[in-house]
Amino acid sequence: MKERYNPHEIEEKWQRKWQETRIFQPEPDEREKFFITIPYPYLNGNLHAGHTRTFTIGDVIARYKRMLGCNVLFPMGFHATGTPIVGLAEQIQKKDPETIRVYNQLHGIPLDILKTIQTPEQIVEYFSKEAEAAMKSIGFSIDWRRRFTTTDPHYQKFITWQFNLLHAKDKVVKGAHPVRWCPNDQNPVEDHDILRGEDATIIEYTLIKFKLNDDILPCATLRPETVFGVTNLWVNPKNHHVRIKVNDETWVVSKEAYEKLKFTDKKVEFLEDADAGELIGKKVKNPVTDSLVPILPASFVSPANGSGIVMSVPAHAPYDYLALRDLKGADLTEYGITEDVSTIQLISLIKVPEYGKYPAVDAVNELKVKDQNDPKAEEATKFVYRREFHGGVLTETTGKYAGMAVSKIKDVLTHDLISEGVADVFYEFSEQPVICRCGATCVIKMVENQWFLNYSDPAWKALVYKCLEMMQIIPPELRVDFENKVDWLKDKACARRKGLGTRLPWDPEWMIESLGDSTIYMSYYILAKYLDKIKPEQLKEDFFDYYLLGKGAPEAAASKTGMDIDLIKRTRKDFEYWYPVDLRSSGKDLIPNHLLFFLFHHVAIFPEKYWPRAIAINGFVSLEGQKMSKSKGPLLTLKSAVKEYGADITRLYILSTAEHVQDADWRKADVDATRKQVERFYKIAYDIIRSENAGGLKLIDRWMLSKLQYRIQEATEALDKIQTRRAVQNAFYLLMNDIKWYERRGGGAARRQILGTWVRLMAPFTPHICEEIEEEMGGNFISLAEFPKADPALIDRSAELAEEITSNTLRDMEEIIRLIKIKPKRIILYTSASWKKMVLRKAIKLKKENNLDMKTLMNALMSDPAMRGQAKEIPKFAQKVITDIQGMEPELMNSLLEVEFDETSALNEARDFLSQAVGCSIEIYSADAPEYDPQGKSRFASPMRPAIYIE
RNA sequence: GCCGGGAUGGUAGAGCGGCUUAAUACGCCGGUCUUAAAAACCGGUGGUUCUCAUCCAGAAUCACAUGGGUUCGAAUCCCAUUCCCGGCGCCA
Repeated sequence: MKERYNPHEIEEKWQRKWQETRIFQPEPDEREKFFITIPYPYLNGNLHAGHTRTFTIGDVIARYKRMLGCNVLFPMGFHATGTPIVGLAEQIQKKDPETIRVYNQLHGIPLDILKTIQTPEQIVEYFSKEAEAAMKSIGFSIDWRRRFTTTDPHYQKFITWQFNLLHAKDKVVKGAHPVRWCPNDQNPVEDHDILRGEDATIIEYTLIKFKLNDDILPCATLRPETVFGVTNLWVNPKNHHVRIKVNDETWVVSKEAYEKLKFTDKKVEFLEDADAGELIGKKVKNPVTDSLVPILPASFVSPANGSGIVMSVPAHAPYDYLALRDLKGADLTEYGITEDVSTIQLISLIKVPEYGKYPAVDAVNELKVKDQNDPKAEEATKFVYRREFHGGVLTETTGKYAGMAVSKIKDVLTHDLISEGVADVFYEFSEQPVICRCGATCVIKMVENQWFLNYSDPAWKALVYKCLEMMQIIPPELRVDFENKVDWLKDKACARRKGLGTRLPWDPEWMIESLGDSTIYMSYYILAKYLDKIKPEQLKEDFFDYYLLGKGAPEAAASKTGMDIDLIKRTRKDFEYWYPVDLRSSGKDLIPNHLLFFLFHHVAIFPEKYWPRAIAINGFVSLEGQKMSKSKGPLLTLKSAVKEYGADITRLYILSTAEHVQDADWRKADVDATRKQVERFYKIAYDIIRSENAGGLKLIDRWMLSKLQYRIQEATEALDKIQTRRAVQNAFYLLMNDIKWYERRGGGAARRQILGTWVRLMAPFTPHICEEIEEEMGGNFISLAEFPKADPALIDRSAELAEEITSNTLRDMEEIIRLIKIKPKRIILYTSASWKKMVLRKAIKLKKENNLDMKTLMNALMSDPAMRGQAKEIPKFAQKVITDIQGMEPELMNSLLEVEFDETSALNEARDFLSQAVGCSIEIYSADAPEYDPQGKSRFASPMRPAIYIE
């Protein structure tokens, strides 16, 4: 150990030693095992501060558990399947300037190297090496023998087995799903392909088929229940309509709707143009109620929305009511309408507490909306919609649906109407238009014959709920989140046409989507260290069935695969030892996707005893308040952070700056402060190791040891809950403050003991510097040492009280000196008279009995003959004590009550220190019998607060 | 729009019914040390009003997004509003 702290030198030294001695390469043994995994990183860039946080938290837990005596398996792999790496390769090949800039400047790749990573394979190779080096440089205790990449042939066999199994269990089914589609590029568009409308989501409308003779007039709605209240349809006479063939039916829709329908899964054929005039005035049949309603003209109907034909529910839709009102007195004879439309009777179908029978009418009146072109109509619509959705209940008008909540009806009703053949589903963007980078307007296209993981299956979900119930979710508040997300999860398309990955074994035109192939790979780590002895083609179904499920006989698997039978048996034994995953620790972005799929696949494939035990979540990392971005910057790579600060400082900072799901902000000024603190830690250790160990334990040593126990307790509790910030606060910063006081007070005898414990307490967070110090103290690998346990026997409440009174007294003396602005020659301290202590104790007792008031206290005191002597002074003091106690910590109360504590001797023990601190001599007397008290100050002394007289 | 999370001092961030005029850290101010600087160490660090000044100043009052409420008592619980952040999927 050198005098000056050189992080890089120390860190390289210990990383080398760890590697040479293979202390992080566990094998099954008799100890309790702990299997921790972190989602492997995706290899389209270098590891950044976000990874640093997630992985460091994992490493701290791995190291902590190891020090608690667990056999810890902490493996790591790399994720390469999917499209982004392929996309990146294309960009690099094209020499796209933005890509070159981002990867050169943000990811720190030298230009000459960037030129050599042109293909997806080269990219994977390069970034996996960089990532491994980065993770080693920050000191993660990973077992690198188990490393793999998801594009490895061995891994593909594993995925093949998994998907065959899911297919056999009917977990993978065929279906169709809507995607954002660019008709010009003939391709689905991803977020970064979109020029405008990036926030648009796909909304599912219900299309209700009104009948006009043989034609169908479909009306798109988000509120299919309102079909029961339709009084008419709306058509905008200005719009261009067409008559088209949709499957076997003839539809009339707006021209724009026809364009959109072409991309759905329906067969669409143009027949002829249709004039709005030929529609208006006709009567159509409501397919749900069978009533006949007229088609009327309205200007608010947009051809781009839905089908361009709108059903009118004036009782519940302000626009409809307004449009109807606007027609009052209008001459509609040109459409052949002679009746007075204002006599049309509104039909109410929802009862809602805030409104009367016709909510739309109430809302229009309330907001004083003029007509259908008034912007306030939009607002009224929102109000009605929100209130009806949340508090509305369907009335008798809706027949068998009466009594149902509006918020629950949509799915049920849509489903019923579709099965009756009177409705359909129609997808629409939430925002329009959505423009592709090529300039074309995007549409929604149904991708057909798509493979899905049918996560919506209630039976499957039930197992996941059960699994969640048995799991620990950290922090616990997120449990609800997980449950909600499981509830909302729909079927997920699990195959696609392009990208890296494994082909669907039974339909090889499709590539297995990259989130689907990352669900049970934790089990693959156990096998991964044996792969050098196995050829990919040997990894047949029989092998995986035995290895992962214990199915079949190892002999059969051996003869089928040609693998060594002992090896087969061993892999299964290893699996049985290590599985399940004890903790999966991850960033919060993976909750609604990966972590959910992780659970779904585990419950589908493994028996209950192999289901995951715990998930821990952490937040993101920003840079100086700015959100990090891999593709736009700013970006801080793990490599550059370690290069600048060293591993331990980087680790300590990222762990201590935020807790759990909170986002951490990386701020240079704060990292610099952390650096100083770590340097100080090093210096304190260096000095202590070189100092003499003086004499027996004094009061201050006992105080320090006592404090230490609290810090251990807190840090342990925090680590058990994966609260790294709290753990670091206690194990490092607060303890450092204690030690500063201890040193200032001239503590010595416990120094080595304290340091020995401190180093072990800090080892999970800053392992390198701790190894270095431990080595200097003559210890072995601290990474394998035992984590400190709080020893209740070392908790010394009288020492704590002694320090409390010492520091109180010092602070008071300094305060007075400052106030009177003289240089003191002599200070006399008077500790409290003993009767005051008795008053205080009595008061505390009463307080604990919840019985503290002036009268009770006085009665109790005056009944004691010993108190009679002070009868005059007691009431005033008792009054003060009562108020003081209100704000007293229960801990201190207990100590004052239970601990025999002599203030005079405590202050005497601290006298040299106090006298040095104020720069003059100090005398200490008890107020019971002061030898010198010229101004009678001793009567001001109260317990824990000596009186002070300064000359 | 819907769902979830949040809003605390100059900053980050604890606290989540009475210890809170608000932990801890950073920043800032003052001091010790030093030839000097840095480092280190020590101390201070919301507003207003009144009283007082060698007893640790005292008291009142307003401050934890805004406005209401519950309570003997609210940063903490409830309601409403405003603003921020994330998710709303085929993207890892």
